[in-house]
Amino acid sequence: MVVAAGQTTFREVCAAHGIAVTQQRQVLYEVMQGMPGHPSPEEIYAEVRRKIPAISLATVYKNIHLFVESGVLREVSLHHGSQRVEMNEREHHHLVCSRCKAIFDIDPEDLGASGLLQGKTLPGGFVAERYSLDVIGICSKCQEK
Amino acid sequence: MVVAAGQTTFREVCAAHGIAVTQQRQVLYEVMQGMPGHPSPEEIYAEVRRKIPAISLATVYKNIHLFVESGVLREVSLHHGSQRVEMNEREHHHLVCSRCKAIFDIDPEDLGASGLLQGKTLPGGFVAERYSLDVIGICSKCQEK
DNA sequence: ATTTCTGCAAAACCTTTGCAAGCCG
DNA sequence: CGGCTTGCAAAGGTTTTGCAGAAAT
Repeated sequence: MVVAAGQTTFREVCAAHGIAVTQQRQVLYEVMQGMPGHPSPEEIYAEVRRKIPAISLATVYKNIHLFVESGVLREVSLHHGSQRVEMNEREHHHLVCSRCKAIFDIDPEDLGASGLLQGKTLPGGFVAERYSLDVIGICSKCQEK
Repeated sequence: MVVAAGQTTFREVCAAHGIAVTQQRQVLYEVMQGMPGHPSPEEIYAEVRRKIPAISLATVYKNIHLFVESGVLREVSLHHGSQRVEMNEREHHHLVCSRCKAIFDIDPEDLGASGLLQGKTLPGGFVAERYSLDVIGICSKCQEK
């Protein structure tokens, strides 16, 4: 019954987004549903291979892109292409454009996010050093296009 | 007087972190202070080359690492090494370990961050789709070491 | 004098692309 | 069938590494 429910959902997802149903996509989708964390393409590949040994890594990448564009998956981090650093000492947050990957700084007050996390105890013995709030959206330049 | 102030600060920074002062590091530091955004290593390299044409990209990378470890620079995103995706539909945030890069999910209520950004108008005509709050720190496993 | 750093070149990733063969609708 | 998808192999981009010579303390 779990399998039947999963299949139905996946065909619905494909129909809703106008993408074709293939063996590979179906298995990819099911495998990812069983991976609760934040897997990398390689980790997904390794898992999918257990069901489709002949699948190619390129196919995994192509379909991850497709799923992200369709909204089936979300990217945990948007700027994985290359490292970005900053010297800005002032506390601030980021507006990140999901199209062009541009990053704009924004003050906490402009977000209504001042004083966040002060004196919070975190689960699992995690010790916080700082936090970073990214607002993901579309910048004005990309909206024009 | 700007130059003198910069040199003093940089020597102080090096002394404070116990790292050696070199030509390359000094110029790197000054150049980055003049780059307000979120530059990539390549962008920093291009800029530094204008002052030290013979500098190597490897040196830029090595010193960016050193500066990040020393706290002179901050990484804008911690998981740029490889893409990470998630299927988790539930609204949640992330605890990210700066040592081992592990990511843990956490509920907004556990952070006191529910209802953030609701009905906010952002500057520059930026249209928000979603937001992502990363708490950066050290996980319990890495604390043990 | 010793330790650390630099520059070079090669290697090690991670991701994308082009293309012929195959599958979906 | 016609178009989209797959697998392969090659290429592209980013980052790391090993090492000999140079610089720093």
